[in-house]
Amino acid sequence: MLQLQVVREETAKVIEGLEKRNFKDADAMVASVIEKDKTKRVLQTQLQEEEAKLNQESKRVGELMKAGKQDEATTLRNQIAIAKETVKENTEKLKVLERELTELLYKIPNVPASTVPKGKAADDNIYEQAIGSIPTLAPDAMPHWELIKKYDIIDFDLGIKIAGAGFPVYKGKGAKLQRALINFFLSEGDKAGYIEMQPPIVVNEASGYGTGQLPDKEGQMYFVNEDGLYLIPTAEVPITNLYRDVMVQEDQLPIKNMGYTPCFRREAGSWGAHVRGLNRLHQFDKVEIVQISKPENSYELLEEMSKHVASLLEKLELPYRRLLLCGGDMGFNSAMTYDFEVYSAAQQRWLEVSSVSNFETFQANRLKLRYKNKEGKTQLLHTLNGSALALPRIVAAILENNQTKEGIKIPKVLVPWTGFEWI
RNA sequence: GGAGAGGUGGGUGAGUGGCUGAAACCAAUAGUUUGCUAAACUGUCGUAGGGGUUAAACCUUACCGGGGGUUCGAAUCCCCCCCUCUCCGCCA
Repeated sequence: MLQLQVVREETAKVIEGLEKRNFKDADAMVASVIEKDKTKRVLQTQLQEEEAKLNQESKRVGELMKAGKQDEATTLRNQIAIAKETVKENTEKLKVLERELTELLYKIPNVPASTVPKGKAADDNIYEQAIGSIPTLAPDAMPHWELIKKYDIIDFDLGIKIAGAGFPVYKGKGAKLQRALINFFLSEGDKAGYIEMQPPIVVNEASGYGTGQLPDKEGQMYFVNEDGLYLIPTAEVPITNLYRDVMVQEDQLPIKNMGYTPCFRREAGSWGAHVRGLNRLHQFDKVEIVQISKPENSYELLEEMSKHVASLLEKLELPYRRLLLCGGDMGFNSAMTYDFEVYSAAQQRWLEVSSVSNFETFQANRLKLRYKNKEGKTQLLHTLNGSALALPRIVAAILENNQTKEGIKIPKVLVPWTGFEWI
């Protein structure tokens, strides 16, 4: 959620930023926030004066009683009773205004960083030079959904039987490959200084609001009605929420956490032609990296995280490219996002495997995640996160790109973790 | 699932109707002393708002888990809810 103060004081900049992400009615939306805020403040000032008077008079009643002036005290008490009615009414009005104001703010996405390009959709993203060589496959090369059948390593039908579409069962070497990737990613993260966390994979409502999945993406999360819990769509949610309502000591910054979790996504309405096999699932595994930083160096850390992701892809010997998302393609909460895509040679498609974002204070504002700076002033921190990495599409690319007549060759870095070189 | 205890500032923790936005201690911070480090001493120090100021000063409101209520006045009394802990039961 944007800070009200920022909307109020840097209105033009906010509108300009929102237009960059093609947010419709940016102008009107911001205008209504400002107007409502103004109305609220007028009422608030008035109410506070009334309350101040009331407080004084109450004190006076006590003094009069102590002095034994019962009659005066009673008269004053009756006066107070009348004034209280107005205060009560205005308190109600103020509450309504505050609620409306928050609801408006919830609907406004983050303001993109100045370097984020304007744009509507994927075409307007800035694609950087691809790194790594795209393999030339034999004419009879198979897409991964055929390979997994041929080698019997992932079974979609079994998943359908016990859960439903989008819940694959990994078998034998398929399961071991999953475990190897998770271990590899965690071990690399560890070397890069990230503290591993194993959080719950369900979260409460407050956590959903904290990182901004709620109310924006209500229908995209699985919900356990009985207990009011959401299955996490990403480890970002529990890990970032570890720091909800926290006042961080300055010398602990930046905080670097990571976690492996399964991720659950309903993907309501997004099932289509391009989602065969592992391309889109309801449940998948991911290692997520999270950083919490002082405002002044969050963009440095974004680059650092991006480099970490790139190094993983290079070690896995997968051809990839980085892109800077344009305003229109960025997530609701983000101020700047890099996506990483891997080339999956049999599908001849680029697949998104990581998204690294700086949220600036957008999440911290809701989370009340702050620190005291050197001047002793309390300040919101910046939150960042990135996938490092999401497994299924990595698996798809490894299977497709490394297929040979002899079988599928496992990337060298993974062999210590898989215990085998070929599938 | 049953019974009990409890939720107070960055932390520990005192506080049962007005003198309490809250003792004390710790942490933090500024300074004094000491050759350095350490220690000691002194000062400052909750959060979010509103008004006000060039900026301060200053004035003011709300907040002691959340929501209602009683009262002229509530951290303190009453009701509901949430959460945590302990014991019993069940159990990986």
